[in-house]
Amino acid sequence: MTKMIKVLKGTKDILPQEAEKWHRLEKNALEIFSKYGYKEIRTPILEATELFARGVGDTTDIVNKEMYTFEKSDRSITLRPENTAGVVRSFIENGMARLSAPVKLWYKGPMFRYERPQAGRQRQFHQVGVEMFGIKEPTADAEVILLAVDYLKSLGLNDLEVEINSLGCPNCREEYKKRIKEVLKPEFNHLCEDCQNRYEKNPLRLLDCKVDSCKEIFAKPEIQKVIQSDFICEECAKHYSDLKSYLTKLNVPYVENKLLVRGLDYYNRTVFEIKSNNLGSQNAVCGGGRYDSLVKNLGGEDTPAVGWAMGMERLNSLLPDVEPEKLDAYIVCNSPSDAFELAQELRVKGIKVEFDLANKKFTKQLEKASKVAKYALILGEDEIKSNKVSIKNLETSEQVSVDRNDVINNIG
RNA sequence: GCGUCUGUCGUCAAGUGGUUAAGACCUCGGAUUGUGGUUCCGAUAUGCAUGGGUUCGAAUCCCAUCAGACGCCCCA
Repeated sequence: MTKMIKVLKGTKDILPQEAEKWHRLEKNALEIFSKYGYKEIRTPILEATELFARGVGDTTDIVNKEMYTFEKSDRSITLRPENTAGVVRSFIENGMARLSAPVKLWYKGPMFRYERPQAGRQRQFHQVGVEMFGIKEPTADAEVILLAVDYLKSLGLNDLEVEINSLGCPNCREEYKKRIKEVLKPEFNHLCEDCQNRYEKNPLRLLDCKVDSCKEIFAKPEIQKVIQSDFICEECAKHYSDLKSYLTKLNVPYVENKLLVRGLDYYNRTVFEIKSNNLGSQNAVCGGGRYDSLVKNLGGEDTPAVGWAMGMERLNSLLPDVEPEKLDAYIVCNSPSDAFELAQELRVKGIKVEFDLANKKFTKQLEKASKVAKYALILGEDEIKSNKVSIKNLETSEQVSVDRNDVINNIG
């Protein structure tokens, strides 16, 4: 036997039995997002590598070690690891800054990251996300979070927790980083290897380290004092507290998490995540925040923006399984040409109907009908002669004989 | 990149050194050539992830490789 070719590590087939759940995710996205005025945008899966290096940030793990990058005709090309950079690229390239603000866009589609797969993490996965451009006020942050919660509710997901934080602006954040590094300097040699790396790369990240020895260090009063201090500047603080009061007014429950830091470089001020307790250790279904300098950094007009992305596989695993939908009818007939004819008559009218293409025995056909359909439409020699169809309700076993043109009125 | 655990039919599995590798579901066929879902009968792994080794004898023990699950890092 020739060697089996299997799906690549970290990739998965989405099988027919899961299709209905995916349709639900997609249908609700379209419905809910359009209620808030969002339009769908579809950007290419392939983009110039440089877009992500400049957009996502070349100190991030995503760009440094997780991208699928290859050379083609002297160009470096990358499979998108996320879609904010692509949407921003399109926003700039298509002159959307000239449109009346806000510009509200949503997307869905596959993303690619070369990581070790585990629960809730694949190398090819799907995200659905929104981006809003042109509004610097905290109303935009609030609406975008409200939209996320609304969408999750539409899927029946209620027991999720919204976590928020403010990273401040580049100015006040630098100040905060400096203070963290100062207070941790004497402890540097006692930090774990990961934390020592984070010390230079992203000091904000090392505060929620899970290693016990690090936890002990961070628990020290003088260090806690720095962590808990309100470092953000007045303007940022106002933005943050306005956001919080909007959320309260809108009945969006949230918890503040000072340790919430997103791993992408472009965020400023608001960051948030939505988490579930019913997932593994990868428990965030939604992550997002404000990125006021990204559009400018990628060569566009200075345009404030907020957005988020959700992992569709993670959402999907929280959704209850659904029974596969049955056919409306299955035609039981020994004459394929007559069965074809009846099937097409009904399909034109919107009925879901199949018949046995292999022309098996009557009892086999009926058996199949009972498995896959609500009604069996029996079209035998007698029925064909008299232009009738016998309709059998496969749940109640009731059977009636009706005129062929009347079938549609009897299988509702 | 690191760590832990796991690989027996399409699926779920029993078997943990001794003749032909249980069972269940699914699928297919028959009982049943115009009446299904219940029932009964039958079919379906010369092979236990792959390759070596130990042994009189290996699905079972050892080694390597591969694959998967979970966790770290990071993220959706």
